Amino acid sequence: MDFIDVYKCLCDKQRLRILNLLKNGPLCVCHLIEVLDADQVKVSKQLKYMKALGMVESTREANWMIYRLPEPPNSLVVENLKCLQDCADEHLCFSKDLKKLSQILSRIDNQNLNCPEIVTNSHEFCC
Amino acid sequence: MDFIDVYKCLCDKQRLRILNLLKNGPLCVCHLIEVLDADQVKVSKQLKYMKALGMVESTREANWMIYRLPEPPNSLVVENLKCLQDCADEHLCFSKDLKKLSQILSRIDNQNLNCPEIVTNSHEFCC
DNA sequence: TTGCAATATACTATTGACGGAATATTCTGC
DNA sequence: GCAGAATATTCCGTCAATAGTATATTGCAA
Repeated sequence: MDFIDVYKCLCDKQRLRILNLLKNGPLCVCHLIEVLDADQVKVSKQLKYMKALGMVESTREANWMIYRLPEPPNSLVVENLKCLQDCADEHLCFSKDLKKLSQILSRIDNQNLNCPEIVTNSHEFCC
Repeated sequence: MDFIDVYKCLCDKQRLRILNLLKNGPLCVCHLIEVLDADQVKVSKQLKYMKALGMVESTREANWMIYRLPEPPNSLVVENLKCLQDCADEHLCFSKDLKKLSQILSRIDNQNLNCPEIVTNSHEFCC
């Protein structure tokens, strides 16, 4: 993965928000859509673009596609996502997204809704 | 200056190389062109684009336009330029550029060629 | 004022990314 | 096999960024 590819991925707000959400663990598309409150087709296209850049990976689990950051983590990506978190005060949406995600994930834990097997305990949120 | 604007600037190799060169102090366009071995018009357009994003500033000194990173430095930019330096082994061009620049600047110091008054002693190179 | 050096702009064509709408694919459960 | 859920793809129009070529602007020096 190339510097330029990383920055090409980071230079769009929705992609930044997606990376921010994936930072704590894999997620299926439906969660991303719900947190971002975004159009399914748009998110799917962004994910395809990000995958082409090598910024995310995906695996299928039954009906669901699980997206994750590649292992081992790219240090440039990690550093920039940290910056996002540090600047949370100026850019509220990123922390709001994480809060919303944690609510969704706990709802799943509690009620066992129709959702894929995600290792939800890898999601530790700062807020 | 916005996160997205920063990344929009970073996602092009020539712009990255320009920022890398400006990191140690202001430079006139002719030095950038010489180090990058690039077309004058292209560099001028890139600088205009970067200026519109708020990533560089410029002042005229006689015939020369001096470009610099804005003060105070943007921490996101600083961090990413540091990463560039840390990954010098994988991305040789950035350290090569700095080496080439230091040669040009010392040539000016020694021979007093037709070049603008740049505070060359603010340029401390790692290599 | 003329000429030259340094830099910027205008014009045009091309490419890449994005949005919207419709449709296709893949898997599951019946 | 069929219906439905989750996700992806295709088609098309638009806009932003890039490149190439030509030309304009600015300032200095003679």
